Amino acid sequence: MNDIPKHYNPGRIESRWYAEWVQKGYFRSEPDERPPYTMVIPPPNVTGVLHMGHMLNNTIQDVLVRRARMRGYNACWLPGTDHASIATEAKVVNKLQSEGIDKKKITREEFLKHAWEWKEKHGGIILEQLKKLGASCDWDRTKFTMDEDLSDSVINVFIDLYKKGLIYRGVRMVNWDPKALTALSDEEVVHKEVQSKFYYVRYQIQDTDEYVTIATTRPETILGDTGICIHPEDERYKHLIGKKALVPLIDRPVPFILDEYVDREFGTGALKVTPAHDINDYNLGLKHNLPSIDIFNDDGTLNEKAEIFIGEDRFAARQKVADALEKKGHMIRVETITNSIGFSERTEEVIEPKLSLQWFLKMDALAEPALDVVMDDTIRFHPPKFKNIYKHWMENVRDWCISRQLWWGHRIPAYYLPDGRYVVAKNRDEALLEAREKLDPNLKAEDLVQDEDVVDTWFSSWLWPISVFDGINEPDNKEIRYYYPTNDLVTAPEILFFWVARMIMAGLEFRNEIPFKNVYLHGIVRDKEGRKMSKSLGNSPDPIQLMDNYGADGVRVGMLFSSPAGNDLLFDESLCEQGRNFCNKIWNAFRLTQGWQVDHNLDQPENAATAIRWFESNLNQALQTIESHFEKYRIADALMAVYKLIWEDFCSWYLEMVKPDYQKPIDARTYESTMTFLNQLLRILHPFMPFISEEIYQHVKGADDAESITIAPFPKAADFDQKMTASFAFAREVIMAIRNLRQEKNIPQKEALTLFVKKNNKEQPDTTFDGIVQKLCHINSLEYTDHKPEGTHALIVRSTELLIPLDQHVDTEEEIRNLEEELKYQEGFLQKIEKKLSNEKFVNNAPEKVVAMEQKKQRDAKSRIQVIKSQLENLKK
RNA sequence: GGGCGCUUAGCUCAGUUGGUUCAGAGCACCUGCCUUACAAGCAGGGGGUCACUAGUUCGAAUCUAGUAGCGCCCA
Repeated sequence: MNDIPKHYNPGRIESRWYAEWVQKGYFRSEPDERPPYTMVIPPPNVTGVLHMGHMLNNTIQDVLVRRARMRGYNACWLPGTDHASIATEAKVVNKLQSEGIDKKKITREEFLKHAWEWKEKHGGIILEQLKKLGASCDWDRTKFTMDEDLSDSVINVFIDLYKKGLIYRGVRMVNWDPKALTALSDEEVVHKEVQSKFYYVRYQIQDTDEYVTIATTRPETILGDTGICIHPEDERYKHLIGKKALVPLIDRPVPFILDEYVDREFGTGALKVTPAHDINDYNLGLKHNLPSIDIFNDDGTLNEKAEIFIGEDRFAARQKVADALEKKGHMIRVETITNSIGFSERTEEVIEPKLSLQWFLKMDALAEPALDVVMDDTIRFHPPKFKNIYKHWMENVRDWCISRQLWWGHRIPAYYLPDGRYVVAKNRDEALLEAREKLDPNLKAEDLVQDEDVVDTWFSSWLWPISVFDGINEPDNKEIRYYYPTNDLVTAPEILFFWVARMIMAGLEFRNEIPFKNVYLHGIVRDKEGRKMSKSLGNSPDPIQLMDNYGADGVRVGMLFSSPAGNDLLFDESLCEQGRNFCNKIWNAFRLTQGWQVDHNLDQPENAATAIRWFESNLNQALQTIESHFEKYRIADALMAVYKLIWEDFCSWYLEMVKPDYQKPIDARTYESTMTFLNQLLRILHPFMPFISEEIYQHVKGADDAESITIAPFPKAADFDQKMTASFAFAREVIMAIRNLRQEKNIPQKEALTLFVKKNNKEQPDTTFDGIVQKLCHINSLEYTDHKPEGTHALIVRSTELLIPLDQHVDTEEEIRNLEEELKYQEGFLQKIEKKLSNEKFVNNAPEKVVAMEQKKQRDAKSRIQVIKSQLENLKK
């Protein structure tokens, strides 16, 4: 028929169109008089590779931004990457190690040179991969968190907050990663339940032969014990008040303290207190003035303060201490318990609580307004259930430890004098000026030493929506004024606090304005058993391979199909297959229309005219549904509505209605209308499936249409003819009833049928779709009648009887059985309604509308019952 | 231990302020078709005590309380 291939082949088409779009600059954005639609990408790790989570995240963003672009907004989707301090530094350290280079033996400058080389080599791979997905970012605006202007923003903000008194330096218990040798924020620590040993150790009471037994999971920390805590009302230990216990192995005398913090039921009810190595003990120590003895080096080995086993790793030391306790008879017994241990999210190392001098950002004042704008829906979360979670966190927020003992990142702009005092300034020159003025007029530049640490990566990401438009350094520039606040942010709930909350704080603090209006939170991509996708499980498909197999359009659809907002997505490759099949369906609908011969002399058949009027109404109705889904950020539902509109309404119904007989030509008017519909459907589809929609659009677009679908206007929902859609709904029931009959009676489609239609209850026939019923059901004669002709089989649709002569196929007995069953159901139904209507309370209390509805149901049921009864009478004659 | 949320068809999920034949969708499943756009397809079909219990109400998947199971966050 034509030379269009039977199967859609996405490969070449996709890469060709993407190159074309970029070359024509369709994704470029510059401020102009149109309203802006702005979105910043959640920057992926610069050295990362695309995983399924990115696929979902960026597919959703692309749907939103493409739709906005087609709706006439000046759409700007700004891409970029994050320097990911700890992850990237870990990778570089490992790489250097494999080359025999030890980070400790090279200078900061040398290390950074290696790190930048690594970044140049691996950086941006992920952005290239996003292009394959079809992401319509403005690539000319690509940013990196360590670009010069973004770095300046970070430093300026640090100085600003320091001057406002919000940044301070202090000793705190931090989460220490002994492998990465850095502090971590609470959010970077993952707690896991693990099997541990619970050691029962006896401590001698000083100057007596008595002992007290204490249970601990970390016997090595007894070397840092400075007290023993008991409950003030614990009768078992009352006699010990005022005495001292001797720490085993080192015989350090430590006092007993009383505190209700102790759980008398847990362990032995006596608690060893190690203020330097446990957050709760630290607080107890503060309260009771116990000294802190830090027995660990930064790398987790014991230091000289431990007195014994100096230089041993903490885990080796644990065993050695246990052995020594055993040997000296101090070990009473060992149990197994399950407890929660913190691990570093990045290095998987067991976190060591450690006292350390760090930089902190005060959170209270920043958190308060950031909470308000979410609670009052100035910023809307989708789905809104995350408001609660956000609230809980914001009300219990703790100061943010922003320093990291790393080199890769933004170096803290604090400069120390030889005596330890310091100034915070933009650079060494300014620091010197300030230090001379305030601290010591004789100071020389070389006396100043800059802080060795960098700030937490999130301390740059929280500025992202501002800093990408240079709104920190140049608060009044044209771009920030045009693009900020951004419209939508699409991200995962797991970084709601790390990132989203802090961006809101930064927006309000530095621009006095929210950073975005809507936050769409999508779930985590899991495998179909619900497990998180991970490298170690090997359960994550390679996104690039998936796109090669199913096409980017197919994978996009597959991702979106089962991703209602906020729910985790149980990814199944068969969903991509479904997406690919959808492409093929659309492709073949197009193929069908291209096979038609258009005859300009042909009149338009009535059926086609009716079909066109119906589809027009149906299209507008569907558009309204789709718009409402988008407004509620129900992207999966919007896609499903598009899927059904195209597959069922357009392909299965409309095309079958207008399709000319085999090898017959089509009239020009019907052909034009069909092409117009297809054109509109492709536009509606485009945000979801950019490639196939462009490919076909190029064949069906008219002379006045935009040269690319990416910039073609998105169809607007118009009012629709409800009478038309209602007529069709009835015709559809008729068609399905007849098809069902054919199937049951095994009557092939080729065999033409005769149809008599008997309207009951004085209903007027609606003949709008009669011709179409004839066409789709292969009916050669349709007549209205007021009696049942001999030898016809009766079908009932609503209260209309469809009477079909069947000759050999008629089975009266069966028909009677079916009717009696239907009668029973209808009578039961009627009874239920009449019971309701005879209930005075219902009639009095229910809204009028509801009562009227029930009355209508009653009338309908009654008339149906009448029809069935009269049919039964006929049959039984 | 504290907080939040979930439980609807075999699976994944919709179901807005309680009321339309409200019990839905997609997939899966079953039956019949290689019918001339598409077997990556067409046509038809079955399937749920809305976790359980009690209550509020004329009326409950929807509201309240309790029970069971599951998940997430925090400690």
